[in-house]
Amino acid sequence: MFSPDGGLPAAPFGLLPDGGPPFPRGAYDGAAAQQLFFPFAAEPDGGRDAAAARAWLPPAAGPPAKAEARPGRPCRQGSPEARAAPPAAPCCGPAWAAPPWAGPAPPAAAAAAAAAPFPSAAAAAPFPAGPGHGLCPGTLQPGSGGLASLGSSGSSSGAASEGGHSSDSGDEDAPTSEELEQFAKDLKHKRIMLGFTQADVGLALGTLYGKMFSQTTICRFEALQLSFKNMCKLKPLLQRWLNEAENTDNMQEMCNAEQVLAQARKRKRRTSIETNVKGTLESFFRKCVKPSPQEISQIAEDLNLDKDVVRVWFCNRRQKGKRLLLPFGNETEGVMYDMNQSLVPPGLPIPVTSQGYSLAPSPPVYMPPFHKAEMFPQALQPGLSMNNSSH
DNA sequence: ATGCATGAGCA
DNA sequence: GCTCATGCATA
Repeated sequence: MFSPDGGLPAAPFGLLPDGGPPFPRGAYDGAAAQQLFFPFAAEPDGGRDAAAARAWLPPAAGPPAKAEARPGRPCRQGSPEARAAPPAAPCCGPAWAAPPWAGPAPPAAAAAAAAAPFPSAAAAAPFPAGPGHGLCPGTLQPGSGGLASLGSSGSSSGAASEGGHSSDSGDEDAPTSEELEQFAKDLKHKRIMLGFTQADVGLALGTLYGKMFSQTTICRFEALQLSFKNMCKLKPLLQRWLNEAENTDNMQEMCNAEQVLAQARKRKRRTSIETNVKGTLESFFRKCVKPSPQEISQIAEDLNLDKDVVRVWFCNRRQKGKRLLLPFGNETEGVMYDMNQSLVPPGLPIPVTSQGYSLAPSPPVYMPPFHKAEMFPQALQPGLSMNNSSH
């Protein structure tokens, strides 16, 4: 019947064909009970969300100054003077501007944005927090946010501190998704005009505000691939950078790449999962976005993958799923993906992310309950090329 | 630009 | 063990 790898039922990625409500109700604030067809045991994952605000990176620890060739880049390597911006609390917990998919959002805000290096944020939980996506069978998660965890936060950590303001104005306070989107475009455009690379910007943030970011993060910001909360947090910094960049000629200093701090820490070699294997994983994911440890082990065994690789793959896949359903982009407005619901609203336009990833794959495939055996067909082709080996 | 990995914070 | 933020490494 259904073999994961074999003809992949191009089902919505990660979307469970559950007959549930087709639409994402407003951000799913409520309980999105999720019915799953999977045999997997439901894992009551508490919907928690972690605010994973991490500690500020030490000024010195930065990405290896890997500069890309850039035409006329205004800045050059300079002295490694360190920036001394004191680490500040990460900001923001702005609320959504009340996009259709999101519930009403309180304008919270970090007004300080522009002022302090790190605007403090509002801890307000704008969104229905909800991480815990109930994924597998039977999990009921109240408040699952389809969005990338926006409101989730809950936490402590870096996230916000407090705040909440009420402003409406826009930018610094509680940017709306439109504003963020516009800003991202602006940033990209101006950055390019000014001759900076994404890496330069990330570096400059470190120089200017003490918190360095990688090219990846800047890239994702511009592509609106970060969670709303994350976008809000970074926006003030980038906004400031942009202002500086536009009005300063000393940008060089901002771009001083620190000496490559060799992050000597050995990082596991990146595993390269073969396409077909990836397809199989996708199939499993469609059936269950959050397999239990046992299931992970089983999958790993069947695919000849390391259990951790499989676990991480699922984690990343879930994260990607959320990211992909970004609210940004009016095009996808209203279309939200909720890990709990895992379904694509029928009839809605196929959401396509900036990466062109189509969220609405194919006709929903009904997945009847099946036995574990069906879940793990033996015909799994173990194909994997782990460059990794040791290390 | 994006896939896989790491780590903090949390439950 | 998960989410989330973030980054190295790579396509």
